[in-house]
Amino acid sequence: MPELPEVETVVRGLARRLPGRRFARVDLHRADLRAPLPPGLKAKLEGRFIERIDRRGKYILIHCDDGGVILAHLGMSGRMVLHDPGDGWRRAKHDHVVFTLDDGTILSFNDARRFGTLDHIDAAALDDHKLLRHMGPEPLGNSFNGPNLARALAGKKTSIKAALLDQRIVAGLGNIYVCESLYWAGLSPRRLAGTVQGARAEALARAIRETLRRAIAAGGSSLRDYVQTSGELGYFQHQWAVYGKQGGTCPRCAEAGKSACIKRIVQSARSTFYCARCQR
DNA sequence: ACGAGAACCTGTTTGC
DNA sequence: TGCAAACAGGTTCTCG
Repeated sequence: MPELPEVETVVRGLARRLPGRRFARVDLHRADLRAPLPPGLKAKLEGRFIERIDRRGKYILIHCDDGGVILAHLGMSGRMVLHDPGDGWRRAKHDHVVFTLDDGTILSFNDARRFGTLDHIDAAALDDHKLLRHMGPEPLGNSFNGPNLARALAGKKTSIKAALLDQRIVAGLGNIYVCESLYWAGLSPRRLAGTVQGARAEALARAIRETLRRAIAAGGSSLRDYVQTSGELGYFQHQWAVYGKQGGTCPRCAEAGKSACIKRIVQSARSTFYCARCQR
């Protein structure tokens, strides 16, 4: 489920419901997530008011009134699920941490594969946190542009596909949006990362921003209650140009009346989809 | 130091 | 239909 646009959608959903509420009760049902839950989490949270919800890369940040911050990562299968007060909620399979708010709303952190993480730290230490310290720029932020991306890629011998999955280069991209961004930038996923300079880096930075912006718009407009529901994929899946479409025809080739062009290859043990004609 | 691949864990889809 | 293999949106560790 979660790359940057999905996490952003979750954050927006939480931001509509959580601020101003208080954690009445926190229940830890399973502590062995990707990293162990921080000691004393329950005591640190119960009674605290929630001030605001932020995002950094794929991390969800829940700020509390005592300066404490919950840091949550959804991994591959994690979800934040909200239940209205009095809707007969019962703990579901893989509900590892359950937050009960003062108005009876239930927020559950559910993660079948347990690749997700939850941590709790002081807001003052946020930038130094080991999970955030080396994270690259926000792709929708001001410091992300062609020249800065080119600098980050300079000298890199790995493929551009692998480089964009590296959260130190740019924050928040995952397998789907890397494939989609490379398609719109017209760059082959096999291209050496270090060769993406100048106009190519400019095109890639623009493609990344545009792809994410469109995905957030699709998730945000169509999944108003995203965090309350099953955590299914958002509607942007219907706008994928190449991801999951091996054997098909990409939008540009289809427009030009050309034959099937989309290939699937495996790079660093993960599927890559691309147009063999448009991407160089 | 860097890059590729394995490992982590469970659920769903695909293929015989 | 049944069972096994392949695959899944992420990150981190190990090995060469």
